Amino acid sequence: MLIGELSRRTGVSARLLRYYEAQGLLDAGRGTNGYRSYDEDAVVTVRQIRALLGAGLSTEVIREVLPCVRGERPEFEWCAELWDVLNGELAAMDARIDDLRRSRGALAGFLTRP
Amino acid sequence: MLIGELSRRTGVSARLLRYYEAQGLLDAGRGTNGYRSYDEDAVVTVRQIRALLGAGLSTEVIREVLPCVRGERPEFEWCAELWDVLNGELAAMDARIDDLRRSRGALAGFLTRP
DNA sequence: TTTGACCTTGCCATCGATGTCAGCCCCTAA
DNA sequence: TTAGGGGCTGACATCGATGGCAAGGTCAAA
Repeated sequence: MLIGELSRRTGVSARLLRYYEAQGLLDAGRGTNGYRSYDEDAVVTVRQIRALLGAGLSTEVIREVLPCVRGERPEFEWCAELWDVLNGELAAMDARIDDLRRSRGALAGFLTRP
Repeated sequence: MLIGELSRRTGVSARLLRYYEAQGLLDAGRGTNGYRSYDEDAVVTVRQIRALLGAGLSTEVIREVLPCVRGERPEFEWCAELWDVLNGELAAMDARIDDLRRSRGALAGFLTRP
């Protein structure tokens, strides 16, 4: 399918689909004219990308994680790398949550102290 | 005092002090030469700005909040506006924390599900 | 008087996902 | 053949706190 259809079917702008490709997240064939052509799997891939972005991962991290998520690696070495990466992200998120909570506490202090 | 001294005494770069002034957070007189001149209060103000920034507020919000924090308004109307603003910020922070927690949960799903 | 430290303004860069626009190519239906 | 709807690339803008640099003015000490 062409980029317009993929955009319509995923709700992601064509601009972003090209961006994901530039970031190495999404593959696209090319027609005899230069048009990108996507197969059905692309719809799934785009949804996975959106989910991972929504989970707060950067495109850089997603680029590492995606081949594992898509099951493109031999089963037995699955997860090892992925697990490390995601665990690192989880730790970073926990840190961010803690920071936010500390900030929230500091801010609440401005409200109650005076 | 000149900007360099204020910078040294607060640990905030001169570049940032000028930025805070441009954002309407920090007042400075001007000497006969164009040099900025600060009074002692500036040290306190800068610390307050840093504390509020550290609490996650934007310079825009701080601009609204600061006159209240500095007690430059009549006592009886104190807090009303400030309270609203800070409470809005607290709610926004709670929302951000919730988002992060949801994201964290989604991410953890990628780890445990397979 | 010269040197050197300090000040001024103004502009550019950062980071990352995303929007938007210009200029041009391709294809199909009327 | 033409109009219109795709698609292509490349470039620029956004947001916000901050860093950094350049060109030039000011002042004090040597």
